[in-house]
This record gives sequence, C-alpha cells and structure tokens, in this order.
Amino acid sequence: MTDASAGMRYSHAMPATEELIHQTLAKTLLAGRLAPGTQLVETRLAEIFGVTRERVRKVLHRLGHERLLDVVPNRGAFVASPTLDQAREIYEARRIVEGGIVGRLAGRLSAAQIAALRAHSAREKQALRQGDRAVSIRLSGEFHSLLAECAASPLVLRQLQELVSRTSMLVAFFEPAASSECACEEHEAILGALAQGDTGRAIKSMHTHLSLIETRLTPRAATPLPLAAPEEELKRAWAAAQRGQRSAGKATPRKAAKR
Amino acid sequence: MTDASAGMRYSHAMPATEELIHQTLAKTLLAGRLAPGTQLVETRLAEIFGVTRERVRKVLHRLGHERLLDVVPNRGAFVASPTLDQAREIYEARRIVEGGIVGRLAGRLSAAQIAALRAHSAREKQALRQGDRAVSIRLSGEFHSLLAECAASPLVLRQLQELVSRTSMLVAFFEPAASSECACEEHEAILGALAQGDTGRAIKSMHTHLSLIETRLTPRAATPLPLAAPEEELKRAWAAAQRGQRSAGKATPRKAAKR
DNA sequence: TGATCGCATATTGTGCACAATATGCCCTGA
DNA sequence: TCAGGGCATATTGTGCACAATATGCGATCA
Repeated sequence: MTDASAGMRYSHAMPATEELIHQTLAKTLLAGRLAPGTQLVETRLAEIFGVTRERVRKVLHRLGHERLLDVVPNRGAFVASPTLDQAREIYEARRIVEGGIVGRLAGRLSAAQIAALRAHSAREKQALRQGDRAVSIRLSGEFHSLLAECAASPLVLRQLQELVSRTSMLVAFFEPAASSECACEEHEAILGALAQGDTGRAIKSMHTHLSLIETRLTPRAATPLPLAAPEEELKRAWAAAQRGQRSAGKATPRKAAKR
Repeated sequence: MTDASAGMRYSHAMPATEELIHQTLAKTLLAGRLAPGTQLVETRLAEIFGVTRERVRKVLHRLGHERLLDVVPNRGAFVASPTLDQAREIYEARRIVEGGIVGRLAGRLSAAQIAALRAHSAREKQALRQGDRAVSIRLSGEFHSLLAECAASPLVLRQLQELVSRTSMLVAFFEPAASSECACEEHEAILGALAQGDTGRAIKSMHTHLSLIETRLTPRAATPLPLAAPEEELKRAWAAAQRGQRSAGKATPRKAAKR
C-alpha cells in the first residue's frame, strides 16, 4: 500500500503472497479495525495466513518501519496507539509538504490540469449536496492526491501518500464521525489561487484548510469501532484479499511441492 | 544514517553492532566510495564485519528499501547506479519539500532563529573567502538542514535528510569536483525574504537556488574516485567505525537543541 | 567458427531447531 | 493482606543446514 509498487522490484511474476499479507495488514490497520495496543503474535498470524513465521516476521518489521505498528525489540509488534501529539505532527508535515506542492504548482498548471481539478471539485460539491457522505469523503481525500500527482514527483507523491495513510488511521480513531469531509469551498479557494498563479495565497489557503481539518479531531480516547476479536477480523480480511486476488494458477499450494 | 535515530526503538542499551554496520555501509555508499554496479555478496560482508550472514542480509535489504542499493530478488544487492533522471527527480522533490519549508517558515521565524541562520550564513561566507573548500561544502549543506530543523517537523526533517543523503551520493558521481558549494548569496536571498515574511519571494529563491545546484551536475558516466577493491574499502570503513564507537559513550554529538 | 544446450558453481532464499528474553503467577514471609 | 523473589511459560531472536535460483563456462553439433 504505502510503497508496494514503488518499493522493491517485484515487477515480474512472483509469489506475491508476502506482498499480499503486507497489503492486508496495512489496510486493516489503516482502517482502524484493530484496537490500539493489541499485540500481533507471529505464530498466530502465521497460521492465520498459512505461511511460516519468518514471513510474518518480515512483514511485521516492515510495518514497524512504516510506523503502522509499534515493534519493541524483545516484546513483539503492537497496534500503534495514535496520540493527538502525533496527529499534530502529521498535519504539520502535511502543511509543509502540500504547501510545497501548491507553491511549486502555482502558475505552472496547464489548462487541462486546471480543468481536471475543477471538474473534481464540482463532483465533490455535487456529492456534498446530495448528502452522499461516503463518496464525499473519498473525493475530498482524492483532491489532495490529485494535486500531488500534478506535481509529478514520485518521491514527494510517495511521502504524501504515507502521510495521507496515517491521516486516515487517525481519523478512524479521533474523528467524531460527523462531517469529516473537506469543505469544498476551501478546495475551490486553493484552486482559484493556483489558477491565478498567486503563490502566497495558494499556500495560505492550503495551510488554513489543513488546520481546519485538524481542529475537527477530538481527544476522545475510547475506540469508536466494534473491534471484535482481532483474529476474526484478520481472517476475514485475509479471505477477502485472497478472493480479490485473481487466480494466479495456484490458490493455496503453500506446502505442495516438497521433496 | 537516514533513519538510524528516528526509526526503530533501540533507545536502551543494545548491541548496536547491526546498527553500526548499517551506518558504515550507508556512509560508504553515500560518499560514493564504491563503484556503481558492484555486487555486495552476503557471505563476503559477513566475514568482513565478523557477523553471520543473516545480519548482513537484513542490513542489505534495509539499504535497498532506502534506495541506497539495488537489491534484485534472486540475484543480490548492487551499488546503485545513479542516473541523471534520478538526479532530476531528487532535486525536484527537494524544490517541493524545501519550498514548503520556507513557505511555512516565512514570517514565523523568531528573532533568535533568524539570528542563528544569519550567523551560519556569515560563517559560510567567511569559509568561502578563506578558500576552505571542505568546510565551505559542509556548511552549505548544513544550511538546508538548519532550515528544516527550524520547521520543527520530525517527519519532514527525516524525509529531507534522506533526500540530502541521496543528493550527496549524486554529487559524488556527477559533480565536476570544482565549486560544489552553494553560492552563499543565494542563501542570503532566501534568508532576507524569510525575515521580511515575503512567502512568494522566499519560495522562488529556494527554487532557483536548487535549480542552479542541479545544473552543475555533469553527465559524465565514469566514476571519478579511485575505487580500489571494495573489500579493502569496506574493511577500512569498518575498522574506523569500530574505533569511533569505542569512545562514544552516549549519543552522537550531531543532534542540536530540540524544542 | 559460432551458436546452443546442459552442467557445475556461486549466491541468495527459507524452514527449523534452539537460545535469549520478558512476563505473569505462585509461593513465601512478615 | 501485601511485598518480593524465583520459577514456568509464552514470545521473539538467531544460527545453521539445505533448497531454489541464476550465472558462466565448456562441450557438442551444424
């Protein structure tokens, strides 16, 4: 998810089962479906995913490196407990990076790009007017990704996507579950400044926009989601991931070919 | 080096030998002392560093994740061969990120911070006037790090340091070995705009500054450094690292004042 | 002579068994 | 009843042996 495609070179045909496990776990974590603090035991995950412990181990350490898990040397891997301080850090980083993006984009966007962004913004407004909250939230997030893509910098895009991922994990815990979408007027303000090439105003708009989102986070500590047994949650996610995977010739031939 | 301190939680006393190996390899790679394309064989490194192959293996994969090595699944780890395209990507990313930093900093710097930056700039100018090239290069790079630290965002700081690291690897290969330091007038221009709170001008200064550095890279492919036997080079680096480790009782003196 | 196939070898990948470590429980003593 | 220490156990860390894979070289044939 974070760097599945941009990271290692698994471009050619490979048993991507390890990659699939990583995606599954990352997606589950990012959706906030696991209670913070719960330990992910290697052997347990190994039998859930039907692989050896070493495989799980590598994935766990990688997720720790990506800050989605807290991995403590001789203790294990735990679901990260996001704090409001961390949230502030993430939003500050987004202000800087996304401010840099619009600062680079101001006055350099092609007419086609501006049109595409305007069209996206219009879709946002329509979804909002129709009260379609799920679509509205998705489109609001995509606006920022779209902006990052316009910058055409793979390195910055990767970094921003990691920040956005962690943002989504945050809102899963702190958001009051009401009005979590961006106000699309703010997006339009950014767009207007960009089209005019007004660098200063574009950046200021982006800064205040992100700050407004940040203030919506509430410091409640209790986890708002059901959070049943982590085992069941992971089993379900794994089954879905495998189902979504196209038939790659072999479904689950984990220990078939042996001596 | 890239995320040695900010990454895993090895805060308490640990046999940091694995971490030390990572630092040693990273530093050697970053300095460009290894010819691009040379393979780093696990068993060979294992006996050089006096550890088991698995240790080396982990470090190698980590360096691959950090893009300092090209690690190909069933082939091995190779010293990355930087291309001019990659160089362009890195400098574009730095324009965006560092543009974001100055955009965030403009008009928000304290008098003390401005004074510190001005003092640093003065040191740069003095070193340049005295013809002290080594010091001059180091100070020029530190100016950018200093700016990033003023932004007080650990996430952005980490990202930028990775970019700066890769930049230093690039110049080791492409730089014509003459006048590789930043022109300190450009730094002063950025500083002036920052002090005045002129966001647009600060960003523009930063953009042109980085672009100017980028144009100094020459597309020669031959490696300019001696590049003796990689074995000897690594043995030397390892011995130096172990020697330096002896006296380092606590933390490295690289960290400055935090918040 | 040149191209191709097959084998030998060097290198990476992985499962397994065991070691190291932390945690929680129970037992003891006042 | 509670504090403290030691043992049992659950979990992670690591070395090793073997399997899988790619590469290079040489033999063979047209």
